[in-house]
Amino acid sequence: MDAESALAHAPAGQKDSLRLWLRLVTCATLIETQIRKRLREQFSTTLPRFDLLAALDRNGEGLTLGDVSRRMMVSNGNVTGLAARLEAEGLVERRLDAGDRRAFRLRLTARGAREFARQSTAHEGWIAELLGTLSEAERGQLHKLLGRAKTSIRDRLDQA
Amino acid sequence: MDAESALAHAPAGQKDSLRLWLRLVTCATLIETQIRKRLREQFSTTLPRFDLLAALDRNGEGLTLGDVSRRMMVSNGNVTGLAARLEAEGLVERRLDAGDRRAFRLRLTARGAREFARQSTAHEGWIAELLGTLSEAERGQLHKLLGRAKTSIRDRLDQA
DNA sequence: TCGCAATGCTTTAAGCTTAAAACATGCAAA
DNA sequence: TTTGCATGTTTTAAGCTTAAAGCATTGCGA
Repeated sequence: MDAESALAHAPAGQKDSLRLWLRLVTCATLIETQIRKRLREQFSTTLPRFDLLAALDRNGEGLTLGDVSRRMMVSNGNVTGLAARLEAEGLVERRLDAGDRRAFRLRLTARGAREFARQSTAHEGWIAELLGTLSEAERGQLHKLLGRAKTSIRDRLDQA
Repeated sequence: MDAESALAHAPAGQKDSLRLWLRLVTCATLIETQIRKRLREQFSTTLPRFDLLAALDRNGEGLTLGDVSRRMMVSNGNVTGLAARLEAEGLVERRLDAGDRRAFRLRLTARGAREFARQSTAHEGWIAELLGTLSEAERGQLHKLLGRAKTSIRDRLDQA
């Protein structure tokens, strides 16, 4: 993406932030596009499906649709459809929540867990391949700086 | 996003990269979600529309649909539909390319240029607001490291 | 000049995503 | 207990996005 030449008419002080943002998006898009492509080609699946399985894998007790929605930072309605597709494929099961009659509890099936284990291993390798070209020190610094960015953006948003 | 606790079964050496990736996505998503929300609320528009206008704004001579597709890193068919909607709204015009009868040349209309100028000014302010909580030094370093990441990911992909 | 691959664009089918509206259940205060 | 707000989920309409297939034009090598 050469969107980085996108600085049109910005007052001097703002240009830095804009440039940084464009570069951040470029990196994220480059990696994400690859991941989507490989999930499709090697596992006939999609990134949102993978992300939902990942959320459930980390929570063996199951999650409500609302839990998933918050973790994935997507809308409720989105999760409804995603979960329906995964249920139809037999990777996920919904059972009524014991304590709350409004809620469903989503869980990996045995097949879902097996399938996710395969995908997850490959996924880790892909990320390591794509980011492994950076030195360990660079990765560490990037991680630290992005951590700061993350909290300071969150603070800014909460404050509004 | 607490996807950052998503480290399941990774061999030790790969965990760093995975953690870094998850944090990168979190930052990008936090900002992007805000931008989409504000574009919708304040300008009744969407991020892809904004991005297309931005590409044209930087290229007064106009761009073919293929040019736009490459710059935005999206598929051809995507741009076809996006351009059609923007043309219907009178923000963009398509004229036949002088030299190549297969191609169209896309250009901002006067109204499109005015509209984009308004949106663009606001957009720059939003980004500065969200990233302005970092110090100038931090932004500089982040920019530098992401630059390295960008080229090294590109290299890795080209090499395949 | 013929053939043919490359390039530019569109269409299609499928899936993802959202906001908003709707409905049920839970829960707490009056 | 009744009222009413919060929470959990689904539905709908609209738009975004892609891969794949298809059509037209270009341009090059035989």
